[in-house]
Amino acid sequence: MTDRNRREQILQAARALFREKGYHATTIRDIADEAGMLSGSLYAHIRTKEDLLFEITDEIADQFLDEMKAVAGRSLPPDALLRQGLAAHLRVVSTHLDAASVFMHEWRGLSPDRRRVIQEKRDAYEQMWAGILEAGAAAGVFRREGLRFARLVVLSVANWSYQWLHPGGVLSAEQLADQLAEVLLSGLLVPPADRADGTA
Amino acid sequence: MTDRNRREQILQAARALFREKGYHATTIRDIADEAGMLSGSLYAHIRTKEDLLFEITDEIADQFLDEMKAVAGRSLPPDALLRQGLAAHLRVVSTHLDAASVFMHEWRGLSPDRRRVIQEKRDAYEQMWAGILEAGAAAGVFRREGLRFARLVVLSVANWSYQWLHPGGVLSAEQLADQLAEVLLSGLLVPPADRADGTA
DNA sequence: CCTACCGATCGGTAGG
DNA sequence: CCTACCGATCGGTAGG
Repeated sequence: MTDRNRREQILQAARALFREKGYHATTIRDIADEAGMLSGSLYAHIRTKEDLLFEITDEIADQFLDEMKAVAGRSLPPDALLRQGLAAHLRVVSTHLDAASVFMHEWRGLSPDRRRVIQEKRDAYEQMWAGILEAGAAAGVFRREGLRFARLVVLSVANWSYQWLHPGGVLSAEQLADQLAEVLLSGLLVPPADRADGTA
Repeated sequence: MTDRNRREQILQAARALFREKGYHATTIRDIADEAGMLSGSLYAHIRTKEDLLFEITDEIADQFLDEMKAVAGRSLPPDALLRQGLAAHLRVVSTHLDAASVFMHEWRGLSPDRRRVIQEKRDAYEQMWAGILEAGAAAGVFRREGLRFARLVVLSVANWSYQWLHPGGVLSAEQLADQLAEVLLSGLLVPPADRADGTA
């Protein structure tokens, strides 16, 4: 097995363990065990435990950014961008559930410097969402009032998804995104004109 | 100072530290420091570190449940229940931000038995939300299709709020709830009939 | 990648 | 609530 493969194996073990037990509750011996070696041997492949955490979070942050950049670059109506942005997010989460959970949960374990790197990528990601919503409002498709709160709602749905998403589910990320986008776009209320009792 | 007060002081230190650094990264010495004593002395007041975590999470779980029970007991239109449920949730989070963050983040540190206790309360809480949405659909006020996803969206907004809510903010929990409920109820889209360009 | 180990720190206790 | 401490375990290293 190549060094690169071995390292990826270690990373994979760390992702699963950091997600399951948390970064601080996971020991270097847990990771070595899972990778089939002794704890001392791990240091032929890594420098520190924190390096593993950084590599995991930085890599998935880039994936979120790359996917969202691809979506934002399409010239599509705002509601289609919302659907596709949500689908992209859910796709990344469901195909990298361990890493996504670690990204959302364990960044506090990073040193201040590295935490800042991750925070900047997170900010950039949120700004791309803000851009999609702003463009929708500019086009007259999304409501202007409450746009700030709309952003909060969309980001909540995206950021919370790692908590309930199961990669083995019946619905695909795209199908889930469509359903969630429908709720976000149209709201919970039955339009007054359609109500059975005729109230408006 | 009474024993009860001293204990509450210790709990308060633990809440803040568990939120800031996480349960496993917080040492018994950190907590003792913050409470103004030595680590050994802490054990005159507590049995184990995990007891602190359980007490913190169990107490805030009860607060969420109590507040939501009070809301669900009111006979009000479904949309008003949604607003008030959201307001109740945000009020608990903003007045107990440390505990709410620990509740959302640190339950993995609990033993299986105690984790189950917390999980059950969390399930009960989610069921109360499901009840509010179901009643709204039964009354013909909320859309039937996608109700499952509407629940997911509402819970995402509620459960993610500890990440952005600042107790010192300009808007009250009630004002924030009103704005968020507006987005949830009416959606992001400008109604077709109202569009500037007349498209529908 | 293993053997053998290190200093530091952990949660917790005994005796006062 | 302090002094003084315990065994266990932590992340990491030296030498092969």
